[in-house]
Order: sequence, then C-alpha cells, then structure tokens
Amino acid sequence: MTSAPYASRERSTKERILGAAEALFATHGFAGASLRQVTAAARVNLAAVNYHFGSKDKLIEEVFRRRLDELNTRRLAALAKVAGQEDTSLEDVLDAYIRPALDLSRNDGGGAAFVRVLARAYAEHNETLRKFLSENYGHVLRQFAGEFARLLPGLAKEEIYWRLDIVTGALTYAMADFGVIQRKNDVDERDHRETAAEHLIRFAAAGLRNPSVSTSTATR
Amino acid sequence: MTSAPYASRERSTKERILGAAEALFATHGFAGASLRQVTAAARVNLAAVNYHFGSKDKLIEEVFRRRLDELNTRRLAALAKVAGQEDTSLEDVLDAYIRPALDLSRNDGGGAAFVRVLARAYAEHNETLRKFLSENYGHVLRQFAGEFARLLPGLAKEEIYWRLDIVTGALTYAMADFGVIQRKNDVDERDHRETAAEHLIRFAAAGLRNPSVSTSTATR
DNA sequence: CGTATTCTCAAACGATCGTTTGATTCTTAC
DNA sequence: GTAAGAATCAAACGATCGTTTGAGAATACG
Repeated sequence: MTSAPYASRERSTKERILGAAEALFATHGFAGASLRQVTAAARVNLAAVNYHFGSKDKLIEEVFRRRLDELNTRRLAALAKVAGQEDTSLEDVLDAYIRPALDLSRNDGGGAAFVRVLARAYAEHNETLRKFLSENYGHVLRQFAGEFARLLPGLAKEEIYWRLDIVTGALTYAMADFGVIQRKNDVDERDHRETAAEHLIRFAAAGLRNPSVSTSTATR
Repeated sequence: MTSAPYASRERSTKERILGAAEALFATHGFAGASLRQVTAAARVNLAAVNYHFGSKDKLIEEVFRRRLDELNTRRLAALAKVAGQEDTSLEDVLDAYIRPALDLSRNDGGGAAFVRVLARAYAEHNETLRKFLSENYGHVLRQFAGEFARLLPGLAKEEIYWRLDIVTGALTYAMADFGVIQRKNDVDERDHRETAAEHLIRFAAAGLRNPSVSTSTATR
C-alpha cells in the first residue's frame, strides 16, 4: 500500500514493538519486562527488536522520544498562549504544564501507559536515562520557570526551581496513579485523572503562592 | 562472644544482607539488583539469602519491614504529641508526618537508601508489594487523615485523602532526591533534604488549607 | 524479468538469573 | 569428648536473559 515493506499489517513492526514495550515497561519496569514478553505482545519475531532498534536500551530511548516530543510541544504551545500577558494567573501556567500530560494520558491507548513509564524513569536511577530525559525535558522546565518567576516576583529563582520540582514530582505521582488511595470502582479512570489534575493545580498554585521565608525550621 | 553462631563478625549475616540489599535495591531496583550482587556486597555466600530468608521476595519484604515499623512508630508518636490539642497547627501535623522520614534518611547509613527503596515501591506495580505496604502503611495514613479532618473541618474526608495522597507522593519524590534539579555540589546532602522538607511542609500546608471548590474545571 | 535490498524467522549463542544440593565448618549442649 | 544442630561454602541446577547468526521470504528497482 504505502512504501513500507512487509506492509499492510494493521501497524508497522516498529510501531507495534513500541506500543507493546510501552505497556510492558509501565507494568513491569525496564528491567522487569523482557524482550521476549515485548515481542510476544507485539506478535513479532524476537530478533526484530535488535534489527529495528539495535538494542534494548535504544528501544527504551525510542519509547520516550516518541511521546516526549509531543508532550513538550504541547506544553510549550499551551505556555505560549498565556506567557507574558497581564491577565495570566498562576493557575493558567500550571494548567499549561499539567493539562498536556493529562490529555496525553487519555487520548489514545498508549498515552496512559506512557505516563506510568515516565514515572518509572524518575524512579529508575539509570544514568543514561536521566541524562536523556534532562536533555529533552530541561529546556521546557526552564521556560516554565521563567514564566513562574514573572508571576511570582517575590520568589528567588532557586526557590522557584525547588517548588517546581515538588510540583513535577507530585504530578508524576498523581498521574501515574501510584497513590495508596484506590479510587472507587464506579469512578472512571478519566474522571479519576481529571479530578487528580484539578486538585493538583489548586494544590500547586497555593503552594507556589506561599511567600518565601527566611532559612529556619519550618515549624514553630 | 554473644549467642550468635559464627559470631563476632562486625554484624550478623542477616543484617549484612539486609543492608546490602537495601542499598542495591535503591540503586538498581528490585528486579535490577541480583542476589549475586547483594551477597557479594554483603561478603556472604550466595546461598545465604535463601537459607536465612527463603527467597528473594521474602528478602524484599524483610527490607521493608525493618525500617517501616520504625518509621510508622515514630510518625504515630510524633502525631500523638500534637493530636487533639487546641493550639496544634497544620504545619505541626505535617511535620509529624514528614520529619520522621527525614530523620530516618540521615540517621545511619542505611536509612537514606531506604527512602529511595520506598520510592521504588511506589513505582513498582508489584501487587504483592503493594498489598504488603498497604497493610503496614494504611492505618498510619488513616490516623493522620483523622487529625487533618479535625483541623480542616471545611474539607470532606475524601478530599483530604486526595490531598494527602498528593502530599505523600511529593514527599516520596522529594525525599528520594529524584528531582531533575540537581543540588549544588557544595550543599551537603543533609542540608538538601532539610531544605526540601521545609519547602514541602510549607507547600503542603498551603495546599491543604486551600478551600474546597465545587466540581468544575480547575482553571477559568 | 532478475538482482539487490529489506525484512522476518527459527535457532542458537554465552551470560546471568533465582534456587537447590551436599559436603564442610563452626557452635551449642550434655 | 562427642553427638546434634546451625551456618557457610563451592558447585551445579534449569530457566531466562539480551544478542547474534544464517537462511529464507517479501519488497524494491533496474
């Protein structure tokens, strides 16, 4: 049909591998999911992974690149709509940061799994992965930090990075549905994530607005 | 010397295994750290793990039980000092929740590693582990939720669990030092965690105090 | 058409995994 | 001192891991 060889399968071999890898990495982790599980789920030959991607590590990187590029683009696009304007609120910027991740998690079948994979990446101490994420994620974080600095002139730049770090951690945690609290069975997964995002935005906004204090113990 | 057989080593075989496992699980994850790595780091024989613990899964459970019991006890003790009193502030209760984890992370050599292991447990989807953690962690969370409910009469019980879930996620994230922001090299690890705890307490308090809103989109 | 290239496939590679075995060494108790 | 028990050890078990191989099937291109 198109130019793809061995074509006219429902999806190409590379895409099927990426989809299966994403789902299995989310469930069992990078070390816990084997290439035999991945290729079996994708209904492709075992050797296809090393043929199309070179190695398991390269496959992991490709799983990230596919979604992360889109997530970063959406976040920056949402930020561009509100950045620098007078009537922009803190909630608007936080929404630009959180909403794309929420949308990603419910658009197609694989997005929800990727959010969990993203949380894995933070938990894994893999230096290669950390470096890869920092390169693709760092400039987005920097742009958001710049806008937050504009809206929060009372906070030092370093303080903003601190708080943004907490927000990102809480976001990753909430989005990945790693809470101890298990949602009721009659509540849909979408509603669950939507509610989580609403709470998180209000929570984060209140935390970011909190005025900075001098270096002392937090209590008493 | 004492009653321990093969004794008068610096520490017993079981404790050496637990310590080495804790450190390696924190660095490489449960699936990523092998028993050969663990036993080599502990300078014990490979078969010692299955002899003393029965299996790798049982070893993982024991790594958690050792620290989690102490963490839960400290948290409940700290909560008991401020619970039910008139002049208790939200920051006090949050401090009772966060401070023990901070102390644990810097007391001895293994505590800091365990906090990272704890974060791993949230990331791992292992059902056995989740169940184990829920059993040892659930009643503590419930007691804190009760005290928060007293201090925040305007919030529904379910709303409090939501926000506490976010706090726990952010705490785990911050404590495990999983941020993208890397601290300056001249800042000590202890100061780093202390600063993180201060930020987190102020952040969480502001987020918890935020009045509840009706079910609508968070922004606009 | 025929040749070249791309892709798939079954099979096997060596390495490593968790676990088990059986002999050996140390400790305890009478 | 000696038997019973607990702990350690080297070695091997079968299973699974990521990766490689070489032949064969499907496609592309002249």
